[in-house]
Amino acid sequence: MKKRLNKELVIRLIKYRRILNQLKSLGFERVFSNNLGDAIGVAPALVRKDFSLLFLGGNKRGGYNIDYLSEKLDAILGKAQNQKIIIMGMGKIGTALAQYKGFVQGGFEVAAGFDIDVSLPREVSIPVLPPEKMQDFVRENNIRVAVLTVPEDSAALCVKMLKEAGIQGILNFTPVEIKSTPTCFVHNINIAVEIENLFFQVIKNGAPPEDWETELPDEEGIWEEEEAENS
Amino acid sequence: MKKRLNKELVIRLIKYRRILNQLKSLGFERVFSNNLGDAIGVAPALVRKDFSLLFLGGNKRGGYNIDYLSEKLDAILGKAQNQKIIIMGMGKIGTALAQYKGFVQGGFEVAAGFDIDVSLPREVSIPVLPPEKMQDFVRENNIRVAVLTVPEDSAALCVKMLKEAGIQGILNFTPVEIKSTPTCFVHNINIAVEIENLFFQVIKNGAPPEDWETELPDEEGIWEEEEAENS
DNA sequence: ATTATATTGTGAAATACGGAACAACAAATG
DNA sequence: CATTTGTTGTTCCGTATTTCACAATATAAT
Repeated sequence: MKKRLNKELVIRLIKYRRILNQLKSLGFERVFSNNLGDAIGVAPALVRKDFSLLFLGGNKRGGYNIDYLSEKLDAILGKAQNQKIIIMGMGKIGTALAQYKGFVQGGFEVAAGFDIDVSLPREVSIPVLPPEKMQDFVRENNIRVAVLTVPEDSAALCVKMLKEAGIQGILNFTPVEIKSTPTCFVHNINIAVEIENLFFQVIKNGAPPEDWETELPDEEGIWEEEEAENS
Repeated sequence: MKKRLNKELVIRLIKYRRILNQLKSLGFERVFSNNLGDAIGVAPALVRKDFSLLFLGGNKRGGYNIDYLSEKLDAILGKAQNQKIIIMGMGKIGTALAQYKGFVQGGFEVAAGFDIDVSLPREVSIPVLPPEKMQDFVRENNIRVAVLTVPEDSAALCVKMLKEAGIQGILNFTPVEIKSTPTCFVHNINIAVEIENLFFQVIKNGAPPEDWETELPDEEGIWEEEEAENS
């Protein structure tokens, strides 16, 4: 039987590791599934199942050993230490991300930013280069992941350039939906859509999180009755 | 009756509407399920199913009428015009978001930003106020949605304040995982986790440089290729 | 008018995924 | 040592969601 390591699971693993490191630095040695579940917002059973799936064992009464888990997660996820990324588009958001402390804490280093206008004052410590230099930079520094924060109009072209340069992962903040390819994994974050989604959830009443029900225009709907129980 | 609109579906609907508006402004009148599917990165069948579920009909050969779809989606999603939001934490990212053009295009208005340090030069056109004034501001201006861009340490406290002020939706850029409640819907965007995830996908995909060796119990073949996918 | 063709609409199958329940068992207790 | 207790490991189950496959059918072509 083949288990599939789906994207959500990977994200959970990354979050587990985050929490484990925090706990470790606080001097804890053991942790229970419900602690981890609370911390990352999932059910304890799911935590156990995740670990079970990965053959990460705990102690039948003493919970999980933090060092052990942390080590194993590093082995599974890879230690993302001193990984270099670039930022394509040094506008407001790109510049802000260039100084984002979470990158340093996460073991990432922003190696350079690229922008058409190199002369703008940005007060960043990384080099800001023109886009033409991106491809060489990527190859010379063996960059594999890029953050895309250019204006919507330039998005498609930049993606093309990034892919040609050999970039294998893109975090896209552009409103343009970019598709992953076998050689380039893309994650789209569409801030305006997120906000719009929030407003939808909010407007349509008090906003239950996962379980959400909406009434459609009655004229259209011949909805069958279905009373829902709220968890 | 009530039909369950899950979060992913809502997001797709929002994206459909986005695309439809763009097509409309380009002068198109009709659109096919595969066009929309391509545009937002899902299968055509899913597009049809979504519309079918919402009783949005197309033409057996002529595709869907853009104006009609767009209208109906507005009715379902609500026209999010001139909705006001606030930004909690006017650091680099918060300040950048305060000027984010996508908000204006999406019909959102950043009404104010809040930060402990009001005196920093930020070159933004919105008022920047101290956190103590947030609750009054929210009540007086009937704000329902907030963006959270404070340092990790302050996150929990700020969430408490926001919830007490009556905020019903939070877009959280903090690394702290915040849970939704029945009265407050939260969406977490953890940039460092996203980057880490990208690195994992990239490394998994091949050409591992250094220490990346899967030394997991490979007996069963845990890793099965996951097709690249957008979010 | 007839035929061809493209596209929708949808029931059924496939998948994925989390939750609940509970047996197994290590540690604690006395 | 026996008993209690608490936590893991795992199986089963229900359900939500996506894809498949194809019938239905509107439009176009001749």
